[in-house]
Amino acid sequence: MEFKEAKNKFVQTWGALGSQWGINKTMAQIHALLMVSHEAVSMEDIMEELQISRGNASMSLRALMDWGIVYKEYKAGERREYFTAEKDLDELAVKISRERSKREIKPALKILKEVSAISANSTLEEKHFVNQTKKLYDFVLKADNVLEKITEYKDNWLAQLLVKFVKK
Amino acid sequence: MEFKEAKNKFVQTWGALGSQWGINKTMAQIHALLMVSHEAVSMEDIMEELQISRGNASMSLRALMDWGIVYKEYKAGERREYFTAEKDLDELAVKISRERSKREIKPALKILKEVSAISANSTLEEKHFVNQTKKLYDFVLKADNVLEKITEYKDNWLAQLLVKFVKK
DNA sequence: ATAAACTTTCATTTTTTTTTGAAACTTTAA
DNA sequence: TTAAAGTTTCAAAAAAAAATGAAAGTTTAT
Repeated sequence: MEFKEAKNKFVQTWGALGSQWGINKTMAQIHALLMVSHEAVSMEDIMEELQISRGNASMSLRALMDWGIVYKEYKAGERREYFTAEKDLDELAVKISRERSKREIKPALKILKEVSAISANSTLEEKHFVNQTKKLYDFVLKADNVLEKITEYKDNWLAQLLVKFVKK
Repeated sequence: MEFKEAKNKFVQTWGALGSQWGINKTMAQIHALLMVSHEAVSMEDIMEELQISRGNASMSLRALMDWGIVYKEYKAGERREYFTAEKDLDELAVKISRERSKREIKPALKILKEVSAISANSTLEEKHFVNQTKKLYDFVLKADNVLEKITEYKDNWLAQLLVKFVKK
């Protein structure tokens, strides 16, 4: 396998994976492309390499920047904007965790709290509902806290975590 | 808010969340419904409550059973099949982790290994590619190992993990 | 002030994913 | 065995998500 083929395979795979994880294909592909580029890439080049439209490129880049995992760069004396990806993997994981917590976990917690707060006076069915949703609330809250803690350790949290688990 | 409303809100929310996590809406809704039901539910009832077709119900239930988070139950003297969800949340998390590892992480690792194995003799660009994909391989492998370890502890791994992190 | 170089927006189209429903299949009991 | 009660399958339809591209908007240099 030579370079171009490998690069393409990587970008495609990452794209497919992304769409299973709630990030859309193009976003994941652009991110993949930037991750393995040794220098900043222009929108023009991204469009060219991934064969996507200008609009798509623009919106996907915006979304990636909103996630905080892609940055804009200006080259001295050039009008055109260039893009780079967060390449530090710990940092990347931290940013993705934070963003998903904010977008998905926090709203879910809110709903869980609400629905588990109904007064379950009458039936067994209602009691079970309240019980189960309360448990779920606690569980999700705990999981979210773990994520948050992890993001505080930043550097190399994953290695540390692995060591802890293997030792135990 | 009364029971029916709360239940509906929960099912809808869980459904929406599911689709952000790679499980489709109906699957997540059925799972939610079963989670908060105090007794096994028939396919007929699921169709009725979620207003979905028989085909959809059948396929979604099959998928949930493949994931190992919904079970079939037979009631003595009855032809009809009933369904229950895994209600233990630790167990649920374990099963979901295992399944996602198998379906998504393992195949991704395979590709990463492949593409990082090209001989990067010539350009800086190629060297950067190999370097970055190798790092990614290590990172994903480590993350997958952590998941695996966690699933070995089973009961209450989340609480333990949280304690460790808070203490430190 | 203006025009060139570039980016963003968003209504429309395309693609992908999900759902339907009717036919085929399976199981059980009489 | 057969018919009733139930389940599964899968081609087609519907819905949802993503991508396009042209027009509108910005910015910069002159």
